[in-house]
Amino acid sequence: MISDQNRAAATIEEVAAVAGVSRSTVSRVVNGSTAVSSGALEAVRRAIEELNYVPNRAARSLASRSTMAIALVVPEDTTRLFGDPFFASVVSGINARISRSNYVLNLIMASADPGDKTAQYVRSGAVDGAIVVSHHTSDTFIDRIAAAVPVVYGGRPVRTRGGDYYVDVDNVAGARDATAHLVQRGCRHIGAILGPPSMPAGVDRAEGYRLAIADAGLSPAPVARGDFTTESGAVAMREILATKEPLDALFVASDLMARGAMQVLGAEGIRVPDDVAVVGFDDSPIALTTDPQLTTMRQPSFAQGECMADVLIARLAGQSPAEVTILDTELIIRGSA
Amino acid sequence: MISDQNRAAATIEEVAAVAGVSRSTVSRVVNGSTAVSSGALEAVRRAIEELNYVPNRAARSLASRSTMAIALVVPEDTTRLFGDPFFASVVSGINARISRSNYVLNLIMASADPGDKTAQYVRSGAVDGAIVVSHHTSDTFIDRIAAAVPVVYGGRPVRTRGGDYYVDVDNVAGARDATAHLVQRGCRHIGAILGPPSMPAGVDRAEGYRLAIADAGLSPAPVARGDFTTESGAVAMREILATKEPLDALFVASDLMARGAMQVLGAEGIRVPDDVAVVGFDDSPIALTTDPQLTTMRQPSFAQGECMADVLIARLAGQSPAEVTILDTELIIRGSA
DNA sequence: CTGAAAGCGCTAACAT
DNA sequence: ATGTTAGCGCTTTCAG
Repeated sequence: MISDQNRAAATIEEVAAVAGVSRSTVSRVVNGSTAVSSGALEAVRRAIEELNYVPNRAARSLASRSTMAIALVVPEDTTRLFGDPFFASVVSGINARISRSNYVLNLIMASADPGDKTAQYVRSGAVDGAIVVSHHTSDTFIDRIAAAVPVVYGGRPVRTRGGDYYVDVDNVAGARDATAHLVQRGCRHIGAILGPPSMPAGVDRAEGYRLAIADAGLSPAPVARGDFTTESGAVAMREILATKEPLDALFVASDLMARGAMQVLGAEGIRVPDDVAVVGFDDSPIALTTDPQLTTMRQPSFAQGECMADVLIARLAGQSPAEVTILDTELIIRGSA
Repeated sequence: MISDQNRAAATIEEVAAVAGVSRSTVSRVVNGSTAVSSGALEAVRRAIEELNYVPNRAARSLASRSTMAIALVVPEDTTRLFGDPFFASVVSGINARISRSNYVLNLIMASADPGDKTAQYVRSGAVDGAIVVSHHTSDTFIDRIAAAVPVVYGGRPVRTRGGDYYVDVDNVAGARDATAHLVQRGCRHIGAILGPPSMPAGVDRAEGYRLAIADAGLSPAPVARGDFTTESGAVAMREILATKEPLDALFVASDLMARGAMQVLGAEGIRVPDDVAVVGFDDSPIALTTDPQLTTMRQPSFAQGECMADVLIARLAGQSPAEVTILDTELIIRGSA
């Protein structure tokens, strides 16, 4: 077996010996201190190269009280994490920003956390800070994490106490604009499939829808709720159709739900957009797979991820970034409305 | 701000003081040693509770030379990691097994690794071992990881030196059986869309296909290659059709590629399975979304993940699990063949 | 610019 | 059963 696993890793002491300097000097060059003579610097570099030296993280973090690691906590089961394209782009954005920094990213899947392992991990000093995406009301362990290290949330946290840092998209304005597009199109009976009231995104998009309806002076049309998944969208659609009330347009609070709704519409022989125009929210990849393609509100997920990482890194650097950042959405007009 | 971030975390020393015992005794109860009197045990427990004590990971790992952490390194970009359902279930399986252990899992996305951060991380003693899924020929940093800690691979590693631990599915037998199913169906002109020769799964499934064709004494039919993605399947399908050679069945080395192929077939007005029978590989969720639903070879991805974690944990515990584990596949017959 | 010395918080022999 | 004593490998004053 071609392996170094037996040979113990080189220590700073050994590097110092080979370079003919003290531990401190080695530490200085490793940490990029300028106060090192070029001679010493060169000798140390050679020794590091020769011994294939990598500083021991535990020792370093013990002495410096910093880990240069950031946790990305996802309180979702793997099905959800991997099933929803939204996570893919948020995580990409976070990862992209962290890659450009000196931090490493630890993705932690913390759906059902029996022994409170995730919180324990964070509280044990394993990371300097945490990014939390998809925060649910029931996730109490997040509070314990937030009590231990700086946290940045994706989306407005469930219960905002002062001092919470988060990056969100303008869900109210987005939903309002999306619905307004339906109004401009000449629709008069604009129903909605909204998200869960337990999630801020659900609440805010519902608010935006209501504002737009009020703006237009329209009378109420049937509304149902889902949980952002395709299946729940289909169920909600059937509920709405069952009311038999007039309907010529639909604002749907997520693309996944819009897909579910359109499947039901199609099965019922109701044409989109001729009979019912539909506009979704997210501009996820699946918006391109519906027939017709989905008109939807684009959410800058990748940018949101990058921004979250940015804010956390700034906080860890002792800076004072804005507590809340709101990103704009953009209406993408395709075939469905 | 309701926070403990200012208040320094309690140390073992403080717990010992409150409990009226020595550091060692506290350490013993934390680590579950039996040699502690029930009185001391109770006192320590109370002190831990009171001070909300969580052992410092860095200190612990420095002293014990073990981190109780396992890295899951995925040498893929996020698009691929989140786009391919195969990863979702492998990761689920790994996560499930690790959750049941005392280890924590660190998912590390290591697509383009500029500064060799991932290898450095592992070599810095941050984890006790690593699980590597999706190993490409070009991923040389994996070698540096394997030189530093025990590694278990998902799928046969690109270059097997002795001493490599891996968990794979029986790709040769699977592809052979899948193709044999086509033969049994009465097909005589069985083409194939195979995977990339740079990946063992690509090579092995190609081998299985060839064996089945030989078994049946069939003459060669058109073959093309993709890279396991939907798009590449579509491209390969067009290549095959362009040959104008007779074709009544197709073995496709991944469900994603099969989907791409079926889209092209549909666009050309070629009926599945009447004109061309199609069998895929993976039994990913998308096999249920094609029309007709895809007949495919089920790969036990979740079990594979669990097994990989299992093998690594055994190695870390000083046991000697089997170096290679091969899991069986199972033909799932649906509408496409 | 460089070295010596003192820990960081914990585990692990070694005594008792 | 429990306390004492050394470190683990590194950063960080503090002298010089």
